[in-house]
Amino acid sequence: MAHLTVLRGYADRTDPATLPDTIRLCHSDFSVTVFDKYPKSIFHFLLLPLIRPPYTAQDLRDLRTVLQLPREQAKALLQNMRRDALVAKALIEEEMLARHSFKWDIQMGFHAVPSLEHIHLHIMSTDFNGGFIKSKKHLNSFHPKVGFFLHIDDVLSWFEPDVAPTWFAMKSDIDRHEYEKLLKEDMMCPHCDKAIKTIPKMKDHLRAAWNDRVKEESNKAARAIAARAMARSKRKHEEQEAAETDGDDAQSPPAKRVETDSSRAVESTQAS
DNA sequence: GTTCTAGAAC
DNA sequence: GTTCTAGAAC
Repeated sequence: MAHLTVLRGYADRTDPATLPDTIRLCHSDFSVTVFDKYPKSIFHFLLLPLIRPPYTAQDLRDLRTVLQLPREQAKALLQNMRRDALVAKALIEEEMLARHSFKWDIQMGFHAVPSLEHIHLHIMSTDFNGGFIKSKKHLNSFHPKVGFFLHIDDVLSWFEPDVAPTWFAMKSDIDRHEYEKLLKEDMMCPHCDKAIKTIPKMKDHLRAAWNDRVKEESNKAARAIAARAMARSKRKHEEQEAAETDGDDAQSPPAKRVETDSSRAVESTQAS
């Protein structure tokens, strides 16, 4: 069962900078962000708070233990995780532009019932084309609307006094069994809500949706290039006309006259 | 017959 | 978390 604590090994490094680039995306004094070993989307990372005072390894075991901490400590930890996640998100967006020339949505959140020890915030693009969705459980656990994936902003909202559910309610109440039921619900496409029965069909559907998106973005880019070229040539034409009208008032536009004359000449030659 | 899931084992 | 595989589903 040692592999279920692999994340803790990353989080208790004295210096996370020593983790190789194949494992680590980025880090701060507070956290380290690592590649998910089995990515469920094209971009999929885990942000881990480092084991540093005032937090112990046990405090950071999972979201449930974090919510048992004194309210302000728990809130600060989650806020810091969110802050560092936004840095990682910006890096991912840079990479999206470099590799695909467009950006798409990134979701950040926790599994309500995690399988690996040490609290980890998933930071993932929402294409679900990472190659490692192999079961209904996988899809439902990351689906943005099923309820098992707890978005970081929703979790932070539990700390606000007039938003339900409140932190006090949630603290005692992350009910493992209720959440696990969600993983067994019928699968729905995260993009279009279509019900899809089997994993192979879901994977085909998600792949097609991604290919459509890539095509759409490439068309959009082509249209933008064409529109810019059109605007440029229009501007050039207008500049030319302006130069012709106020530049030489004495002469008529020379180009036009020559053109007209020569075409008339051609016409007359052809006519006779 | 093949495809696919779901639960046990790791 | 994944892998493996028996037997359900098609």
